[in-house]
Amino acid sequence: METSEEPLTHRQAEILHFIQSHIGQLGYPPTLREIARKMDIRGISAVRKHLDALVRKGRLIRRKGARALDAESLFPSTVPVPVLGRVVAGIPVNAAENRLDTIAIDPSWIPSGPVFLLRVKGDSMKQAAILDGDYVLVRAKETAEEEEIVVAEIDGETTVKRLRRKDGQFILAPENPDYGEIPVAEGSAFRIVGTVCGVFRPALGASR
Amino acid sequence: METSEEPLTHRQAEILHFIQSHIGQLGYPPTLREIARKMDIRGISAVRKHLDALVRKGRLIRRKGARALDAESLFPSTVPVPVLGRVVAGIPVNAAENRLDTIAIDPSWIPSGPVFLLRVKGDSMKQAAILDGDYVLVRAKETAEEEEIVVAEIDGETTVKRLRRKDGQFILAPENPDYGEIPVAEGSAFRIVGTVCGVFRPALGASR
DNA sequence: CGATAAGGTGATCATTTGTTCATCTTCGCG
DNA sequence: CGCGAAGATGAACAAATGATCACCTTATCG
Repeated sequence: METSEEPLTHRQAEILHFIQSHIGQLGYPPTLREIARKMDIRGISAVRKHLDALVRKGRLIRRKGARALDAESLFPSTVPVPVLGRVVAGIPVNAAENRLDTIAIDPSWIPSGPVFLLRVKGDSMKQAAILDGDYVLVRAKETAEEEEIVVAEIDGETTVKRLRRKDGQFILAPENPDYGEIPVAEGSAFRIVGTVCGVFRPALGASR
Repeated sequence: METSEEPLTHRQAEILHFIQSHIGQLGYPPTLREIARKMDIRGISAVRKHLDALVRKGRLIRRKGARALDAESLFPSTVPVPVLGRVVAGIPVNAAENRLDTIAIDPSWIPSGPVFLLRVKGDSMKQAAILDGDYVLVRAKETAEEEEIVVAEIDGETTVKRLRRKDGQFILAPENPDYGEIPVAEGSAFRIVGTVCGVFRPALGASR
């Protein structure tokens, strides 16, 4: 599902790089004349043609107005992921008002599709190397495979557990002998919120 | 060492927020008139005063030219952290050439001082919830306290272990009964590279 | 009461900025 | 050879943009 990467000429790559580095250093894109200056181009229309080519090749977005160049949003250097709440307490995942915070995460660490972060409370998943206070990266979806670690809502409570089948019915299994399995009874209000696809523990040790 | 946070008025905060969100959505800052439109201000000079106030309070950088606003570089939304190598193999930490990759990490997840990421090989720290393939966030420093999880170099090998004192000498203790302690002998080449202050496991489960 | 700061209106003006058009060179390709 | 693409030059021009000035309102503070 990748965008076809049309190859850039050497000059186009140079100009795109200058635009990106200008944004990175100053916080806003350069004007056509600023590009011309740095590229040792006397005329401004040559720059325009290069920008047109970059737009045509999908590497740049141009809008009306001065400095209206966008080279970042095509290939975001970071993805803002919402922190939706703490597990255990019931979380209305779709309610944007419940958003506690937003954390920037590198795109290479994020799977495709809608994701969010949850703060884990308790150590029921200790054996799976998920500790109290960890952030879990959750891919939001309504289904899951057996043996996957899921975020599920059961009887108004939301927990992180491993989804398992036992004696013909689903159970939510902790990864800690001190905790008991949670059977998914027939009549119970049960819903899979998503699958855990990442674990982040940013504050190991004491001092910050 | 924090910059003194001069408080913003409600209106100034609104305008700063609009500028930031404009940059986030379109990739470049708005013009004075675009700000005026969104804020329901008829004149442009009122906007200018607000920008002057934001600059004075250190929340914005302005330069000459259209859209020359920089609201990002004051408070970076992301910190590039180098991935320096895999543990176990000897890692010349100071050699920038050894940089495998760079990952963007949210500043709220990063302690002060120089940090880098290492990819963990093996499961000798399993009980400490650090698994094979995890990235550990390491604060580079030459000293550590007892009971801290450290990255240390001993006899040319680099490992992640818990620093402990036993029988009057330091040992590098694994968190897995299948592995043995590593005594730090008197004559051995031993060096603390840093302390582990974060664990990241981005690829839990199968599909990416 | 007067001073001051925050917020706003309205208009003028020089500059900057992007657009457009004509013309040129070089290079590879059929 | 002719053709087109990439790259560049130069100039004219309309629109957009920020700077600046004068003046207004509403609070707050001493």
